Amino acid sequence: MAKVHTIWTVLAVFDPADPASPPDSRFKPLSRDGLVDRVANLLAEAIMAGRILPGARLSESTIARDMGVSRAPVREAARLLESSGLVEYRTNRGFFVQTVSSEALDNLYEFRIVIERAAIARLVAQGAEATLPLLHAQLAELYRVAEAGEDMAQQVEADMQFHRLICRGSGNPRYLTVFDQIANETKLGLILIGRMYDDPHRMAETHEPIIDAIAAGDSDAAVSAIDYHIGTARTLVCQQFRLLEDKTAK
Amino acid sequence: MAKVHTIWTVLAVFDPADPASPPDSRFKPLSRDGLVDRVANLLAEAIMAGRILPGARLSESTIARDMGVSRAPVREAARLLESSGLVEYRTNRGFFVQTVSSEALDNLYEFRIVIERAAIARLVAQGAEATLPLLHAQLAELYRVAEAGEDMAQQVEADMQFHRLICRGSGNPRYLTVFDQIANETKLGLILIGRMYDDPHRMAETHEPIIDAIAAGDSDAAVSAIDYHIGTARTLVCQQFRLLEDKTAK
DNA sequence: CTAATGTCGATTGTCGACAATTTACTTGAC
DNA sequence: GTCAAGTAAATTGTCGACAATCGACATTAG
Repeated sequence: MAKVHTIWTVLAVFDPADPASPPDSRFKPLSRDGLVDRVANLLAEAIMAGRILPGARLSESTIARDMGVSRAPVREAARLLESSGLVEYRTNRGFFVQTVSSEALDNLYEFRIVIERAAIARLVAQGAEATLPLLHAQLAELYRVAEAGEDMAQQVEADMQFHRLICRGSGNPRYLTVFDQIANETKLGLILIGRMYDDPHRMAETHEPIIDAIAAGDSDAAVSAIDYHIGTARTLVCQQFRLLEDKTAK
Repeated sequence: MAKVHTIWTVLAVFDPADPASPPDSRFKPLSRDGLVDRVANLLAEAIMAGRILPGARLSESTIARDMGVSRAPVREAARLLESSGLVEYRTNRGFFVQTVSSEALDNLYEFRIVIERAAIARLVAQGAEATLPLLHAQLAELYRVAEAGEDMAQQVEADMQFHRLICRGSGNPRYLTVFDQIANETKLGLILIGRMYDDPHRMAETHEPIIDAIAAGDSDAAVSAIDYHIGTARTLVCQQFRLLEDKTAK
């Protein structure tokens, strides 16, 4: 898989295994992304950081003026974000930040369970030697973020990266592309809640059984572990979100 | 789920359950789609019909001239198609029809098994009363297409519609959106092969066990049936495609 | 007072033109 | 003849302008 020009690739952190970047190059491969990608990046960042709230209209002219570009790249960037689930487009009405509901979140988590179960089973089946070190590193990052008391967005990002690695290591790139799509929508919901777990350290710990099962090469245990992990998150997140909905309703 | 402005919705046949169309209106709700949607539709049709082959470059200016529009809507339409997997975009180089390989097809089918297994289980679990008649109607359509000796594209379309109904009836809209994405890419491969089964009638028959299991409310049997059905198609299609690859290689 | 209808401001939809980049070709040296 | 560099043609990237459309408010009939 060469370079894929979709927004979730843009959003993803630097991927060291990307064959497009020569490992021994002494120069940073200065961004060859066009304006569209940069605009999309900026927009996505603003949305995920919660600076633009779900349901809000994205005025093309305003954004174009603020960023100092014309409307054409803004429109294309918005279309890009649409396919990543961050933005919704209504004909003759413009782009809107995707709204989230507890029901949509629940559906999202249900679907994540389905694909991550399959991904982790495949990962174990074909050997996880290459992926395991990455998972351990990401687990360390989860702890670091927890201890350092980083903000919500960073915690969510670290967690998502962990699950992303599993999909990436599955060997079937389809798991990764689909995961990246729905991950963005999940993030949107989590940002809105404002917190994921009361105890970030505890949150990091819940990833341990998953790694253990993968390391042991126990496919069934791995599936159970990820099932439990995401299932727990699902319950918690949807519960929190329903609370939020009730509060804003009254 | 109201109206979704993504290409696979545009491509899908008229959806009688769409709440946006008042049933008692005496007027056909003349298409409110913008130029972009129509261009995307035309492009997708040309690609799926095999008039533009995988790997081919989509010249913006040529398309714009042929369709009698400017390049802006063409670009946006292409971006739309990109998210549906039909087209690939390369910076400063333009849009290309997505190439398919036997490996990619195999990954696609593997993924389809994963999500359709989950979708059909959910469908049975929550009651398939509403979906069953639709499935039966679609099965009839499969037979009709087979007997009438319709062309390849129509056979593929009829088959895909059947599976689409299962995802649609699952109750979790996510199954449908993801299915629609990957369905387009699958079609691309099937068109290239030029035939799906030697015996279209036999192909229609293989859907019977799936319906039977759903009608019986037997979740496990339904999962097994869909598993076997797609698994068989996977083997056949990938085998055919590998043959095709070998032929073009030498 | 209610509910249609008309009007206006703002925003999106589309376009043609120009700038930047890539690709194909030509030229030349070895 | 092969490879390299340089140049030209074609194509994409971006822009600003104008047309089409929408939503909100004012208006008017009942």
